[in-house]
Amino acid sequence: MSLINFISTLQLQEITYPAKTTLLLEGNKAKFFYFVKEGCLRMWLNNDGKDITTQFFFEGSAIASLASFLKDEPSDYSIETIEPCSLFVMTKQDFIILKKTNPAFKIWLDELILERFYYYSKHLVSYLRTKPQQRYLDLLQKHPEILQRIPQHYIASYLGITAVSLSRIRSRK
Amino acid sequence: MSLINFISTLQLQEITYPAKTTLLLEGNKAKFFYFVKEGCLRMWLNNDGKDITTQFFFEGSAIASLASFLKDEPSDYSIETIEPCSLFVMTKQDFIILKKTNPAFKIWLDELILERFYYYSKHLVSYLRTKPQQRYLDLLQKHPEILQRIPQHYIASYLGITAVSLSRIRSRK
DNA sequence: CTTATTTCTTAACAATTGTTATCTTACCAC
DNA sequence: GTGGTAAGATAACAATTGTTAAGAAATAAG
Repeated sequence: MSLINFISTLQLQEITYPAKTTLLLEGNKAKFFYFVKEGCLRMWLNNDGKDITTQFFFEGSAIASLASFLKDEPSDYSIETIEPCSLFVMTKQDFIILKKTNPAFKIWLDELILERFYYYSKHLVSYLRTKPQQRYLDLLQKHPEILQRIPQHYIASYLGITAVSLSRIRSRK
Repeated sequence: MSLINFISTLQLQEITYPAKTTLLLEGNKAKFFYFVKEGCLRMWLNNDGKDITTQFFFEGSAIASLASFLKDEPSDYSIETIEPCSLFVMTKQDFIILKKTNPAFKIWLDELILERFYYYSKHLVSYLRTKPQQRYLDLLQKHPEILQRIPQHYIASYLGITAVSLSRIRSRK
């Protein structure tokens, strides 16, 4: 069952947030699990005052600080809307109940963790395998929507470089 | 229950391998799940003839190409002993049966996937957060055993740099 | 012990990125 | 519209890394 179909069976509350709204701040425990109906968001963390974006989320994806949510620990990451967003919101209580009582949800959750695991694995390998310039070109080819919808300095930190360096790479091409 | 205690209840076959033995070659499907009794191993992948080490494994840890094992797909990684190793070996058949019939094993496996997920997440963030020199110093502080037991060129590729650059970083300190 | 292989270091140069700063452009709020 | 903020481009210089090569040191094999 697709995520969207599954979500629709849960009758979750839908909430709209303006752009640049923080949904979870680094250091706090995650209380909500979100599903993106419309808009895009980013997960990021603070590093000596500079923020580093670790992941982007678009329509159709689930977003939460999984580690914080599953272990009930303070989150290493913040979650913030980039564009105005329309999200389905699941409370932690609902999440815990669903996980225990709904086998389909448990299967879906296990799959999500595994997928996120693959995602990090692939992303990590791209760092070991390629240089920033190649990572940019790969991103351009595989996810052009990111380049079009997301401000460049977020993309730069996602690629592991400065905004200045990304601008240079773009002009070199 | 600790991994070691749990393993001992399974009565797995113990096999000894010499150093530099390949247990799984990139492109093949993982058929075995290993538990390290003695020695150390590495997971690596080929990149245009150069090999990139992605993870080290020591006594007490479980090692397998999880993605390949769980999805029955060709592995993106190779697994190789670094030192002579004494390993407990679980066949895929045993694995599948245990996963279905032994709740404790399923719980342990879910935990392993989650831990591996955390590991990749942390490792990835260290790439976004720090430069090679700092990553080396962090590794030196957190896992000095790696620096002592593992050849430097493996560590270099694990840190995302060349062996030459690692040697330079070490001499700078 | 001797030889061969592997591992590690060092050097020189090219290429890339980081840093700082300035400037232009785009966008939002009033 | 106007002012203010954010985003992006560019330049100059410093610092780091990659590449190639050569040699020393350590390890393994016979």
